[in-house]
Amino acid sequence: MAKLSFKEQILRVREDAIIASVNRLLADKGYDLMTVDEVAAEVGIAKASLYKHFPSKETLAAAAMVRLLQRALAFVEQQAGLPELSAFGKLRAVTRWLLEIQLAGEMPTLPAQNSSLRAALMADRKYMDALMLASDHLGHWIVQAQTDGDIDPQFPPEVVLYTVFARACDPVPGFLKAGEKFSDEQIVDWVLSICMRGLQPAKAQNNARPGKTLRD
Amino acid sequence: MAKLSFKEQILRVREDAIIASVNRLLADKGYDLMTVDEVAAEVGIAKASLYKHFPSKETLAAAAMVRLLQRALAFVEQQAGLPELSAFGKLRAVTRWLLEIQLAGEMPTLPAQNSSLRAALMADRKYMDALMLASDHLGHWIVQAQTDGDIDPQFPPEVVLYTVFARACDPVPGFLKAGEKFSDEQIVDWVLSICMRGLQPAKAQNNARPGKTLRD
DNA sequence: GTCTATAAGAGGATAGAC
DNA sequence: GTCTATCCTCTTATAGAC
Repeated sequence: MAKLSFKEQILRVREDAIIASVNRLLADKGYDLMTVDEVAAEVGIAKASLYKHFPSKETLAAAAMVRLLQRALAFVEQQAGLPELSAFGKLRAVTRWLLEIQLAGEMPTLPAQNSSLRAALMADRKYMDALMLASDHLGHWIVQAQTDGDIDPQFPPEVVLYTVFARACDPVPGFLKAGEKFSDEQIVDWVLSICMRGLQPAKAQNNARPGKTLRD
Repeated sequence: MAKLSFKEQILRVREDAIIASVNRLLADKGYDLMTVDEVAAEVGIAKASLYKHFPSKETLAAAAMVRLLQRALAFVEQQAGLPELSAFGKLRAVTRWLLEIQLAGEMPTLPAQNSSLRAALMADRKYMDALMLASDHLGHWIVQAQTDGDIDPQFPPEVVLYTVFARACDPVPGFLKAGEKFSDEQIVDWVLSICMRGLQPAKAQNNARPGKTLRD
């Protein structure tokens, strides 16, 4: 029994290494340009061995997405445990997290069109569960922020949610980083500022809510 | 002479048809998933014939991008001829145009990572010329809008320019359209509103320009 | 310039020995 | 589970007849 558990540990470590490589390559080149040969080479094992762990390129990508979503969910739930932070502040923190992950080159990106891949993801329990949980949190914060007067109530929560999610694949940070004129922190601040400001009510941006002061 | 010109016309019409198909397919599936076979099939000619017109898949994509950029430049220059419209209004019009083109499925998209493809584009005079001209116009409007108090001067013009450009590949409109809950006009209005509002100064959003008082 | 047919090669996936 | 060697499909690109 101990031997089995040990083997399982080794297996787990190796698969973590694989997923990390896939994550990096997905962030770097995207799904279509990432080849299984590259993954195998980077991990340092033969391609056939790789296929013993993950039966297809799609499951490989799905595993990376699951890992990302679980990281995201962990962050979201951490924010949920901060009662002194406003709903808007939590949304801002999550948006910032997405931008930081992306700018750090850790954001795996999948083609929006590949429906076969999307089907594989939708069939993955762990992926969908994490996605649902995270979306639920964000959805509640959005509604709360709207009643707080921090987000314009004219926008359907769906629109706000997608706007936040879209920061994960916003090309602006990458362009600015490629220009080598600004620091990563500066870039994140600007893009985050533009994004959040766009969601706020038009006429009464900095009005304090009854009790809470000094946000932003 | 007349015969040659006639032949040239036919050639031109055929190549326009090819580029239109490429444009549609690029908008639909993206560069990597678009195959030359598909293009040939959609145009209704053999693949070998296609290669007589365009020597590679890359030049095919480049031609579609040139066409798009020239359409964009035409729109930009049309806006430039409207003296009664503010610089901010022109930027808004261009941003709206990008969103409409994208939502209409006419926005060809290239992978941001494929450097070989990017090199081919950078080597194309017509592409670069149109890009430069359009960027110049937008750049001037951005600076003007900042002195007008319509765009927050804390943002470098570069940041504003990329934020506008990025609407061309914003995934939010597509997500909302897929939900089938909102009209295209409604979607464009929301996304445009969020984008432009994000660029405006934080504290004095709806102040008319001529005499700006209102807090700061 | 258009076609049919095919080369050339990349890349996902597998066979079978160890 | 790991390896080497291979299969097979898809895709870009070209040859050569008309």
